[in-house]
Amino acid sequence: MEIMPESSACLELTMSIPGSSSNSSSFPSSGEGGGGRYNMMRDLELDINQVPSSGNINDEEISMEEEEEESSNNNINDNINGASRKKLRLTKQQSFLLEESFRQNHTLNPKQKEALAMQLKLKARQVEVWFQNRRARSKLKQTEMECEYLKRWFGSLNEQNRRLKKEVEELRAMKVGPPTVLSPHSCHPLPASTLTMCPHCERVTKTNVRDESRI
DNA sequence: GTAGTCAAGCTGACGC
DNA sequence: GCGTCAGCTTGACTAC
Repeated sequence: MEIMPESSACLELTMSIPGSSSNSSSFPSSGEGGGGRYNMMRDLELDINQVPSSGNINDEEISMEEEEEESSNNNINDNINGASRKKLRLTKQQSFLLEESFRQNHTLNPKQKEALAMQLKLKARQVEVWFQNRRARSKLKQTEMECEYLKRWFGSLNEQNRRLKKEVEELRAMKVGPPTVLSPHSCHPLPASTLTMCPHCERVTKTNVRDESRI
């Protein structure tokens, strides 16, 4: 039961970056193995979500309101130099663009990640983490949906089972005799009373062959 | 106060 | 060895 379509098409992010430098590539998404790798990342986390003073921000993409939101985020993250880490909140615009990218492709290659990170003024690592978490969330959602579906199915099967058991008990109570009628098709003996399933109510109904023949 | 959300940290596995 | 992933955990923040 595959719910989410996996696009095999590669997402191509095109953008124009006036006067962009190569500073984005300086972020080591990984470098050293083991613990050192993450110590470095912890250090780099300190200036998370900081926006360069010389803004190359696209006016069409980020409104005044969002810029305020973004600056408030930066205020929060200016505080990061302390011991406790501060939570980054993505702006509406950032979330929207990330969602759009995710909708097109659930994974990013390094180029796409870099481009998206620059576009969103985030670090490539943040984009990568967002996609990882997003994939996890969609998988969780899908699992929950499947669980709900299976629960409903189990309930209906239970109900059907209950009905059938009841029918069996009713039939046993009737103590119908052994088959005495031959099938006109196969010449095999038929029970005097046969069971048919009502297509409308899905109830098993008893049909007496001899009664039927009288009709 | 606490349960829920979510970005980020961490680890082990995998492919190249 | 490196990059990336899934899975799990942590901690800041929010809504109630």
